[in-house]
Amino acid sequence: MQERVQGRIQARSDTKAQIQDAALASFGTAGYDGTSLDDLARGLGIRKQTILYHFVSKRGLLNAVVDRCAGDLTGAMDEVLSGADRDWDRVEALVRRVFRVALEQPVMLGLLREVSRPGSPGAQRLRTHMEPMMARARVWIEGEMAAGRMRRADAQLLLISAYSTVVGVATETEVLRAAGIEPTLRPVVQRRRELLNFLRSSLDPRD
Amino acid sequence: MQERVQGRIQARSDTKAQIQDAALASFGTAGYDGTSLDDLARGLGIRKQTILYHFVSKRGLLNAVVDRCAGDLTGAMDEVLSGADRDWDRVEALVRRVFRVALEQPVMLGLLREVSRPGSPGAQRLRTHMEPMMARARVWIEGEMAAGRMRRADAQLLLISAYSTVVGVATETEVLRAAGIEPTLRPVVQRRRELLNFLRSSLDPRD
DNA sequence: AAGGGTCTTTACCAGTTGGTAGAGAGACGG
DNA sequence: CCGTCTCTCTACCAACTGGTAAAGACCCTT
Repeated sequence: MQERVQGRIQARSDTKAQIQDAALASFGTAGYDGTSLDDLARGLGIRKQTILYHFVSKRGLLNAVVDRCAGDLTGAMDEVLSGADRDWDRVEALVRRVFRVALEQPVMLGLLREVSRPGSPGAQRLRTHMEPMMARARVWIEGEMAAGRMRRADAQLLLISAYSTVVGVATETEVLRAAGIEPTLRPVVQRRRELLNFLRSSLDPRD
Repeated sequence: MQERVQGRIQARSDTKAQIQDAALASFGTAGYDGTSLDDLARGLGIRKQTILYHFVSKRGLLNAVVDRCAGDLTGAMDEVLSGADRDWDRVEALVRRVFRVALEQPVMLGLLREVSRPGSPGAQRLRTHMEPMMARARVWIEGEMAAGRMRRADAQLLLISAYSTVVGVATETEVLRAAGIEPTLRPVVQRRRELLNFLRSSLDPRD
């Protein structure tokens, strides 16, 4: 009301993005049910109805937030998949890239955690993003196996194991914070190393 | 109303315990905010006010549930700590015992997950249970280290790593379920093995 | 200057939330 | 038979929930 007198063209995208940012943080920390649109709006200095104008409903807001995060993630993965790395190097690059995103945007981990719970309103939405990504990865891996560039293994189980490791990092970060320990990079890096070791011993033919 | 005409002495503990069981399940799956006392009561065929009679408030109910679970866990750990196992064997027995409790009462894992989130209403309560337990374990481990029966390592970091592994199992089980995979023992057993390997390589002097 | 589009607001609503007050039912000891 | 204790109920409430309707403010185009 005070400073928003500025030009509308800037404010247009601004407000919407700000709402999304605040929602991401709140959903990730307080949870979906624990987030009220009034509180969210109050925190931004706007009215709840402004939120409902940009995102039709609370559920729509959650979906938008999930979509954006999933977009960030798939975008990062696409970069790697269209890169020069091949065979095992590509797997390693993929893991490192995903962990980098997670580390750079820690709020995303909170949302991932919230939305991973089955029965969560966002679980279904997340699934629609994850499933094609997982299927694609699975096809690629199985192709590599068939071509003899990777050792034979249960690709699906491997992928799920990798996925749950990432979600596990989300949980771990918060457990650490709850234990009063300032979240550092160390445990995350350790998890990444463990995951890479696991994948290497399962897939790398040079092993 | 129909069958509860039976003697009151039985009903007394019965109702309270049933409320606690249902609350444990609901808090663990739908979350604290996602659980309404009305729904909870309806599921039990009683009125919400009956719940509020036995547990003063919703928060009180959560605390009671957390207390009971923490009691189960500390009780199990006490059994091991007063048992015959020594040195490394005791560590292994402890891990196996905790995992056994988690496997036998999977609903507890859901609650643990919900309540591990910092900012969750139950986080504080959980902490009051966990902190003395952790402190006690730490003192013991450091004593063993000083006596040369275990290799020197950062005891606190080790404990937190172990703790977050258990919480990770809670998350993983739900991720698997969300992925459409019937939760089996396998990943849990694998996590236990990984944890034991990690602890052994950190602590066991015979290694 | 006027009309239309975009955005944010005020006003309002029905349903649900956790919680309080108090009555009624049954068991038990006197 | 009566009072008391334990338990569960009905009745009610203020606060808050997500959501609707519509008016006002601002910009751009004509």
